[in-house]
Amino acid sequence: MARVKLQDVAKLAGVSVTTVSRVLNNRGYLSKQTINKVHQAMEELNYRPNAVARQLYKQRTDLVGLVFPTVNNPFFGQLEAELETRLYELGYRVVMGNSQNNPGKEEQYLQLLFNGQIDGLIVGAHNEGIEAYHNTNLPIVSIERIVSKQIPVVAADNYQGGCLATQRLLDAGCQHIIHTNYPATLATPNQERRRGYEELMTKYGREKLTYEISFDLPDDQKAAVFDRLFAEHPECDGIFADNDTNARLAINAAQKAGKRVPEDVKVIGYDGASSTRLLFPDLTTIQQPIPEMAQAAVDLLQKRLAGQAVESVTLPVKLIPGLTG
Amino acid sequence: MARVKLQDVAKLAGVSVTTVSRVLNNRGYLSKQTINKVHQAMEELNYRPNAVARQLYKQRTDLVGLVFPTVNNPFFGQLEAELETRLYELGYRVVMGNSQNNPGKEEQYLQLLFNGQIDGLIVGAHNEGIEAYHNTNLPIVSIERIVSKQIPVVAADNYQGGCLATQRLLDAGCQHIIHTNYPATLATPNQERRRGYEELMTKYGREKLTYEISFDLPDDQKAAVFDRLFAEHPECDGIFADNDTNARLAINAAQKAGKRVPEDVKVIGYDGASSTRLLFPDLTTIQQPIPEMAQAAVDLLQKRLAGQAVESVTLPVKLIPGLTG
DNA sequence: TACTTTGTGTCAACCGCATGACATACAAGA
DNA sequence: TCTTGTATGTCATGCGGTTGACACAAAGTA
Repeated sequence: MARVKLQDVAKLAGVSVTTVSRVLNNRGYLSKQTINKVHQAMEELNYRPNAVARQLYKQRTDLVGLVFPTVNNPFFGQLEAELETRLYELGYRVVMGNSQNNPGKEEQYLQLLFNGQIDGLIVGAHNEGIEAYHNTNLPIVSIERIVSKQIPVVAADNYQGGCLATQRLLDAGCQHIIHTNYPATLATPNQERRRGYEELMTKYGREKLTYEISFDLPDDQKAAVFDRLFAEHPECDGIFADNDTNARLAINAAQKAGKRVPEDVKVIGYDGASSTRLLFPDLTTIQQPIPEMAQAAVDLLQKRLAGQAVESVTLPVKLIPGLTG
Repeated sequence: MARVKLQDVAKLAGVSVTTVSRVLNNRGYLSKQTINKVHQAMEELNYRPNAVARQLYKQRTDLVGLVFPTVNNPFFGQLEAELETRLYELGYRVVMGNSQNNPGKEEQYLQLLFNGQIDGLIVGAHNEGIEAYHNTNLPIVSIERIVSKQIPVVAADNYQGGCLATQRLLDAGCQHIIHTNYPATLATPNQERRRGYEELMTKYGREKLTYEISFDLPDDQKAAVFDRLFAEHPECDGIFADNDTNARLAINAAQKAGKRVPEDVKVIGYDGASSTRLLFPDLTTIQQPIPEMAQAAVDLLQKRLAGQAVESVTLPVKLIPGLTG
């Protein structure tokens, strides 16, 4: 059973292929009668226009790639869901790529763009030194990652977030606040959180200390970092974690070390994704405006696809008070 | 700057288009010299073969659709991440569709299959009455959902899960155990959990009661159901929730109603996804073997794509003891 | 009547690549 | 010398749909 094609429809309807195509694309002059005949024939044959053939001619696939470390994470999960919803409504379908633990993968997804297999790309992955990004006018938008000068970034106000969290811990009387973040070598707006933290610590005359935890580490190794943290710094009475799952690990480690949260150690997380809020509502955290970030990224991508110049966007964050810090 | 195509490469390399195609696809006889010439020309022009043109000829896109309610959920997030990882290694890219709160969407994604835009589909969405599923030999696999007789299902052993959870609550001395599940009208293997619960309750001479909670409900409305539950049944001392987020909501509602967990009410959840375990490690839950389920689904889909007949698969679940029940 | 609008057909080219058929040329081996 | 293998080229066709150019006829309008 070979695929039904335009020809078959045309033959059954007793019209020319061109006419069927006209009906399909609503071009030129058409009588109600032929329109009906054609529709009837399409129905009878259960005709579906071949999308790939159309894509070849149109030079667009209406597919957008999303490349993030992993969708199995409250923040990226929510972000990608929000992105998909919005892109769907604009007529785009979404190709999902999880680049975590596979350095080549991000570049592979980038190739889809050069292949013509996708029209645009939204990236939040953080593999460094991918040459192909350094091209002007690529229809790419990044979220919370700096990939190249030519690519606009959507970010929440990380500096503000760093200040909010640190200030709250200071106000609560914490003397020895430790921060966790990505390795400083990684170019991400995330580092601004660290800057906020460090500036405030300096201003208050406190010693600043950041433990670096790579995002791609397996959970048990991340947990080990926190165990080490409390072993090396038993005086620590405040933790500003760079994301909510790390905050959770910090709390686990603190309790394991015989400390009460928040009495002995206060912990503040980061992200405030919906499923984290649901599962761990007591966590004090800095919430990123995930729906707005998704919207901004989609807006930028649309403009980019239309060939317009765009600027990076920064959105405000919000402190959500909880019981942990 | 029009796209570089085969012709351009051929011209620069001083060979015929056919020869370039031969190099690209490694067909026929080729001298090292021409291979080098061609590669050099491709490099110089930064040539990328057009994927869509290839797809049109090959009649395949190496794209697989994933349609689930939402990726913004610990269970589906992990599942889709596992699926993507495995499919990627087989050379497939993944199109993600979140069908929650949009009944037409699932069918739209199904159309991609008939369009020729994707080669196969893995579905876990639960919109009912989609005609197009009732077609034989479609390259579709479903996970934890019954969509039609012809489509193989990958499921965890829900009956076993229902029994494990109920038995644990009974053993702990609970007298009034309430279960939550999807509406009974929804055809999903999920209903087997209910069967396990009900059979055991009957066997022990207890009254069985299931509160029906649609998955698509917003969280606050789900929470309201649990508030109602404790209002209507203050005697309730055990909850077997059909997923972990509902378990969390049950715990919240219980505490709001002045009950201690687990002293007054014991709560057991379902799913045991990795991020849930991380954020809420104290929750007692029935864990589904998500990686194995993903693997099974991919295996089935591969066979299906190869035109082989396949059988549904059921995998065992595991009780993870925690502090809540 | 002459002109315009409407409705449909034919034909060809194109989107970019793959491939089969066939021809040609040169080398090595029987 | 005749075959066989190696190395390319030309040509045409197909994948399925879109589009422009052009022709032609019928109906409406000036």
